[in-house]
Amino acid sequence: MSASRASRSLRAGIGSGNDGTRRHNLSTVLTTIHHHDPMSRSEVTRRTQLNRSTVGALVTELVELGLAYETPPEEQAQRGRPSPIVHPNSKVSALVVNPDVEALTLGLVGLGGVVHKRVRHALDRKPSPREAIDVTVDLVKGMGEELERDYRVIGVGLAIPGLVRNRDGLVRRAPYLDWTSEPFAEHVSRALGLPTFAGNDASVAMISESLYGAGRGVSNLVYLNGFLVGIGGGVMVAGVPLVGEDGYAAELGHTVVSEGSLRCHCGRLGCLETEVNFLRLREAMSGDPVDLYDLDSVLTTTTDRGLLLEAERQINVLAEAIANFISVFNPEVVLLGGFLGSLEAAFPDLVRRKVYESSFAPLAENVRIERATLRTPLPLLGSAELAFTPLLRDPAGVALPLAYGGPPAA
Amino acid sequence: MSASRASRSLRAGIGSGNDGTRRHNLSTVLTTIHHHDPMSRSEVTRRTQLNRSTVGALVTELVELGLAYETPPEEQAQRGRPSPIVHPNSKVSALVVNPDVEALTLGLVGLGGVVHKRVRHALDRKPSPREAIDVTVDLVKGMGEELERDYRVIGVGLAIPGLVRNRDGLVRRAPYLDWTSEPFAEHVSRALGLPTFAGNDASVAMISESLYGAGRGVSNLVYLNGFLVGIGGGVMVAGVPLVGEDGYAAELGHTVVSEGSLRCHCGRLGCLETEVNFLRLREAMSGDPVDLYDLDSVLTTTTDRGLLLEAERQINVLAEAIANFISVFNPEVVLLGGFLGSLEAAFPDLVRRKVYESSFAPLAENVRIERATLRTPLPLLGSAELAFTPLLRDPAGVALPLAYGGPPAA
DNA sequence: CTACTTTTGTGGACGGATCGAACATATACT
DNA sequence: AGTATATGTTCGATCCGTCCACAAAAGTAG
Repeated sequence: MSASRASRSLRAGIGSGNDGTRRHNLSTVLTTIHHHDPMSRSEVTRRTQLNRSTVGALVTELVELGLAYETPPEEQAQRGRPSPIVHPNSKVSALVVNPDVEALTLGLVGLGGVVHKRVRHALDRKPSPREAIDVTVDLVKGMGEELERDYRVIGVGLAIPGLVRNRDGLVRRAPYLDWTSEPFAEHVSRALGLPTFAGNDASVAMISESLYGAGRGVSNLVYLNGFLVGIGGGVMVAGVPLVGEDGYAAELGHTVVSEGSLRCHCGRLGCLETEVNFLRLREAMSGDPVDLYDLDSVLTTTTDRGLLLEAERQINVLAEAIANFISVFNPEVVLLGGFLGSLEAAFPDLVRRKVYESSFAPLAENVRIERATLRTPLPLLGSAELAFTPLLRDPAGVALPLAYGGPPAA
Repeated sequence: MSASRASRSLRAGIGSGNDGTRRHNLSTVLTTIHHHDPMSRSEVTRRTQLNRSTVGALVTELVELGLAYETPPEEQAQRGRPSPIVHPNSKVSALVVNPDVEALTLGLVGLGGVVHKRVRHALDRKPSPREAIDVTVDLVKGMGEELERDYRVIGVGLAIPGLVRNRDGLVRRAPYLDWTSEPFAEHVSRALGLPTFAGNDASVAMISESLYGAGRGVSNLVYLNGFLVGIGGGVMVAGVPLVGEDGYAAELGHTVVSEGSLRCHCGRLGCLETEVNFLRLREAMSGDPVDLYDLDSVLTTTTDRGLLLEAERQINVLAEAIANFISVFNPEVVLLGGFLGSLEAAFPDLVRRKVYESSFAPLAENVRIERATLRTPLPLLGSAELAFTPLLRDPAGVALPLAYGGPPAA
């Protein structure tokens, strides 16, 4: 054993004892099987670098806690005694809620990243916090009986299109919903009777990509997602999501780029998200307006001069912004999602060339620019991760419900 | 004990055993006394949240390792048995080298942040890597006998004005020294026969401020230093210095600001460090050119219209850049050093007002903007920290020299 | 000056955690 | 069928921090 549990922090932390060791190892095993679902016990042993005996004991404890189970070994073309497969118990789940301008999406995600359910509730106008909660409670009630019978819901993860204070889930400002200082997480928590955690939608999507998408195994990652309105950002720094002091960090869409002239809803001139913008792209097209998900085919086949010029303008601005993020973060990968991913897919060489031209050369030489891979489950998995975190950190310390008991009696 | 050793990483790490616990606790105690030198044993007990007995054993081990010693209690107006003071052994030291355009500075820094020696060797022109090493070796030889007799040098920390690959200390690009892809750390290591670590000068200065200066206790910190030429940046993210994939992160001086027109040495237009620039400030003055350290008094007393206009222009640009960094990092504090600190000191209200005006309001509302406090020992302490890190992480695992044996025989 | 209170150092017993070795088991290969 | 290999299982050894009882050293009150 040469494991180093020492954090990378320069500052002194606090001491630790045997129970801390146990917690750490239990957490390590549960997290490992959660992020790589079908995995043999021997593989767990190799990954954790723990002793066979120890892993045996840890898995046994996780099974007793109802967090994992073992299945008979798969057929394998390998000598030696087969090792049972350790699975996380996907019935242990998190509710996921993503209120947005056009719709409220609700999901149920189990350990292992299994999306049990996903409901998209279309909205005719942007919801108030009250309405968002009502819709959420209705949707949960709709799946209520099954929820109580079959799943053990440990918490709620919210993905919010705006600034979210991570300490308590206050929505400090969500411009497109027009919410200001709404204690949304607190109200959701009360309405559903579950511990609730909230994050910015793009940051949460970055976590999804990092765990299950194009960002697997990448420790230093810059993620940009082009939504219908606005651009969201998420950053992974040394394997840790960047949150900042209050949780407001990685607002990459609200960095001023050099060629800005339009006023952003945040009050400033020339924000990235005002200059690089799906709606402006759509306005540049002649013909019927396209959907965000149809952009790929349109961009690759179009001969619309106006659209092509606007796309190129936006790519130039985007490249400049990316170059700045590269100077700031020195990432291994820059991941583009949403309509930014469509731009990258349609003009891959142009995007890369412009980024390299706009960069301080030595910084950009090893950066990979790629398209994000996840589509609809995008915010789901990452926000579920928010709700799973306490359990993953201390599997034996979190009281696990036998079943979801429904909202508290009124 | 409710210590959580779990890292904040979402990804699964590796397991840990009893030896890991011991290492962690030994590290915790040594780091604690290193960063808060005079500290009683009972205070260590409180801080680490370990048991009295355990701290006793740990301190004993550190003393046996020659890393700490205890002194009789100070007089205290407090009841109860007095607790001995635990000190880090400041004879355990790191050599620090900071090659720059005008001078090469060498220092000897002991545990506890004690600056034993500091030599500034003026240079008539920017040094080549070869010359920098020769000067360094000469200076070390100059203090050689005493070094061997009185100190136990465990390593070398380099502060470099440029891009440094943290993996191996390669100086990828140092524009003002005109070094490109120089394996400087490796050569220094061979020349002095000591393990050598290198970092960017501003990032290292950020570490100094964070441990001993205006950034004490701040976990999320953006630091900007205005050098004679250029602007360096350093960022603390959740208590961990931002390094990026290769160590090139936090090049905040090389982010493009919106009003740029001059070409930067990095090849781009409108970099922060070309727009906000000490030399341009000096050119705007009538009269004799001032030194970087005289700027404070000049700025506060001047009535020079050209200088005031230029200062205001630079503050406007700086504020815009800071606003972007706030959007990206959501820091608790923004620290300004060098001539940027002088600007802040001379025009505190203007700086703050412009930053707040340029920011996405909710993000800036809690940010403190302050001047950095450390002057000459600035890069020294932080680069020493680089060299101390292995020891602080694993106090029992690093072979400690009885004395510095001098450069290897030629 | 003395007895009391408070705080801290010290040493041994204890429980908990991982490890390593020996043994058992299950598979592939020959 | 026998052998080699890989892994699960069991149990004792080892290490670590904690807890407890006691000693030590200071201030405080009378």
